[in-house]
Amino acid sequence: MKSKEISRLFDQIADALEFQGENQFKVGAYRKVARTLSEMAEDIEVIHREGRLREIPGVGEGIAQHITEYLETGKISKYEEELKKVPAELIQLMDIPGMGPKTLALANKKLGVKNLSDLKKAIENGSLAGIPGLGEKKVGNIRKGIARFEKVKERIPLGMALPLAEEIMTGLRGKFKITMISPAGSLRRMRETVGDIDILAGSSQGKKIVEAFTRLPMVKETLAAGDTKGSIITDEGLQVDLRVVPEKAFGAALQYFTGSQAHNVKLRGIAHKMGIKVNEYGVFRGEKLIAGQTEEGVYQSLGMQCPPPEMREDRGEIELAREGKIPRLVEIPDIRGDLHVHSRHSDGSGEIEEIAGKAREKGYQWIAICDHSKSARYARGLPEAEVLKVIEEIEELNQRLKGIRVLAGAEVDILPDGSLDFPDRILKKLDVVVGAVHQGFKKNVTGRMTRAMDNPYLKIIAHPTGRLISAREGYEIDIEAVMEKAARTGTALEINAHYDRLDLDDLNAMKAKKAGVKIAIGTDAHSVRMLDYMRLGVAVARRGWLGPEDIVNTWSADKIINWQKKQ
DNA sequence: GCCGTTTTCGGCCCGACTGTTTTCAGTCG
Repeated sequence: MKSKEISRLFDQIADALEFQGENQFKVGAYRKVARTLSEMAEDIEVIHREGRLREIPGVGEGIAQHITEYLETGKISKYEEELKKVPAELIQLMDIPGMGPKTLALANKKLGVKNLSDLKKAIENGSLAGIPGLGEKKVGNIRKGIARFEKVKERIPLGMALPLAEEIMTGLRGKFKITMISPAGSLRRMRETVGDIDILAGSSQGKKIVEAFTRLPMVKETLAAGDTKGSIITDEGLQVDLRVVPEKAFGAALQYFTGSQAHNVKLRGIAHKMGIKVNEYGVFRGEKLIAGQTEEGVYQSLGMQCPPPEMREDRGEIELAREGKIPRLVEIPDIRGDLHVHSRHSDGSGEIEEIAGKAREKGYQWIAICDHSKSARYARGLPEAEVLKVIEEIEELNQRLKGIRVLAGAEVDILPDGSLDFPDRILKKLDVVVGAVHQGFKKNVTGRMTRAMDNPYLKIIAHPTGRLISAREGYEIDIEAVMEKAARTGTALEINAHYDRLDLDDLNAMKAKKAGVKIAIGTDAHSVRMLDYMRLGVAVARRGWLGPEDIVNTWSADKIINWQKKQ
């Protein structure tokens, strides 16, 4: 995507300008457009061709020219100029925690620091600490910052961060009677990965709570500990920030620290024009507090609905909230069943009966067992005769079990020629057929998937892009073409809820809805415990602005079976 | 560099913590 590349260049221009002490709002202008471009669904070349560049928020005359130049010549002269003044190697040093543009400029000007090894030398021989304005402690912090910088700061998956946040909150609740405590930041917005964990508490005992926080068992290092704010590194190397605010300001603080930053900047801009100030202690008209106890109150005071945290990315939700048009998003209680679960018959670990029991416990009405098909040998895929036995087992279980219905499904491989791994005579016996590409990730995946959708038995495409958050980009695929075909054939696309997949992701889920495609959420659980990943899948759907009407999991078992049987 | 139901000029979100200041700058989120 060209918009991603342009976004990267703008970010680097922003870095270079910042280093040179350029006006922070000019820097911000580049950053804002970089962010918009990086998540834009529409093709930038189409926008350019239709003369609509200036309609992109934050794109004015100058930036429009840069974009045009890139699309016509493949480069941006402004970028080349800035890079000549400030080499990339130098810019990169700003990523060191504690090292901002000012400090770096000082080190560069006074000591000629040009790269990481220069910087290390300046620290070791004491010359950095000798610069006026810097001192031993500051240099000590930069030294620690370098250690973290070199460790390749990785973002951690939501599915790992959530339990850790819950553990920390439980630890604090055990020591204090805190009723108001919540995750904030990207964790509360349920982004697929988070860089750190933000936790907010409402209490008058800030200092004590921060102290207790820094003494929790998982704390390896304390970065900061004040009266209202603490910051620690866990033994796994993850940063956790805690803020404590008075109870009467909890709503305002929750709004504030949930972000996103872009959402808040826009919100505060609106408040400003209304003569209102919003900060983490409340909403103020002059000196007078007009809201702050609850988040709803904060938004209400600005004449808006309160958008769910998952929507707060400045993707148009503020405009909707002002018009009172925030959609009803899908919620966990809407989910009647899981559409992608493996049992011990292929590569899962649970007995079907055990899985059904857990599904009932979760309040589901049904659960679809979808073991692998025969070509998926690495996953102990089932030959036809075995599938028939599993179907029989499920029929017998359904006679016996109360309060839950098991659907006999399969995760059928989409083969290199686009055909399915089971013949129609098997497929027609199943309650739900999920198709998936498990091999040949670079071999005409778009063509194979669209051809597979010509088979009327195929109802769901599992993990449609094949990406793994920690490991790989995914298939070479034209996802728009897949969505278009899915809409035409009535095939659903999956949000795979495994924490390392979350595939489709939020933006693709949003795109799918616009294309008229239904979404199926499947945990891809290989053990009973993994059925809990449903909350991650629902989170992605909510981040994609999907409602219960978009999600197949909200249907009854009969409706799903009818869907499968109807060709 | 962008933007306009206050403005085509003069704003642009806002506060905590740290360290080095003797009243505040830099960094971070």
